[in-house]
Amino acid sequence: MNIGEAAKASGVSAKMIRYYEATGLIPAAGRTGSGYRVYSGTEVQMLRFIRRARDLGFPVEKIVALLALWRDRSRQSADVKRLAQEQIDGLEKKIKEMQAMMDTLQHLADACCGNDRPECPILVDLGGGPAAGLSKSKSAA
Amino acid sequence: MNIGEAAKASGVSAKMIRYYEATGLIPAAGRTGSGYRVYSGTEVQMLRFIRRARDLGFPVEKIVALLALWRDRSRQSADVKRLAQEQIDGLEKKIKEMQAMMDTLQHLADACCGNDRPECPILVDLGGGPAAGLSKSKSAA
DNA sequence: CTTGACCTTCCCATCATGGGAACGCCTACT
DNA sequence: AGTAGGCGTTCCCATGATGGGAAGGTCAAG
Repeated sequence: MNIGEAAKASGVSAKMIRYYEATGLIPAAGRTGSGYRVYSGTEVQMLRFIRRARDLGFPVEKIVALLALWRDRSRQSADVKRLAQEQIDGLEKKIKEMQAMMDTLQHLADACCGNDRPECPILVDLGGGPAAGLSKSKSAA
Repeated sequence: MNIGEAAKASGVSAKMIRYYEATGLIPAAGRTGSGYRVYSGTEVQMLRFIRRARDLGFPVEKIVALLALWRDRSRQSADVKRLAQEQIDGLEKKIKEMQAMMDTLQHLADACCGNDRPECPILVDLGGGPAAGLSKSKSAA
């Protein structure tokens, strides 16, 4: 199987397959006499694993560990679960951050008339915001 | 005011101030005879605007537009509101994506014993997952 | 034997940010 | 006045995962 076929079968682009190989996430594929990479079903399965893990937001660095556990038949499921929980915690943190941004923005947008007048609470917030303190306290030049 | 002081006063690192100048987000600062950048209160205010907008997740590209509206005294608040709404929509989309990832992961993690045994539904999902179809259908070599 | 689709490597860009080197400047203290 | 160390400058590199594209080799079908 060529890299293009492996890409279609795995859902990972040929570009990324080469990248994963270059960075050591996957072992170097075999080559034909003319230099073409060759893939077997096993390797496609590994690529699909990677793809799925990426879809769940795992960074490649963590996928290294996941792949190691996947291959290790004497693994302990606790190790897998811990990695998953770390990922869940990281996602939750980012979601909360973004939710806070969104809430603030929604609040500001709700207060903005959104008409042809220049007055805008959004710009007021951005410009003079909550962290003022540079106007008269110190010499500003 | 030197760049270091402007950085402290605005919450934007000196590194980023130079970057914003290089990319044209902010106009080039004045210079002393020896080449040091000089900042006034007005410029610090602009930097704080940028900082605040970044904290709300706006990409620098959008901040260009926000700054333009901020400076434009004949702006229409509808334009500001539209930018904010786009940002809200983008955040909402990303939050939903991450929430979906998190839900899936939580589901899998809940099903994993997390003990010293190798069996693990998380790895089963990643490895054989929902998109099977390479086992017997086509010649895999 | 040609054509077109595929492969190879290499370089560049993203987006915002930090690290660090090499070197110059400014201030305060001795 | 000299010097130390703290700050400034520019330039290069790295991140993380991905895509784009150029230049050139290969393969299979007509």
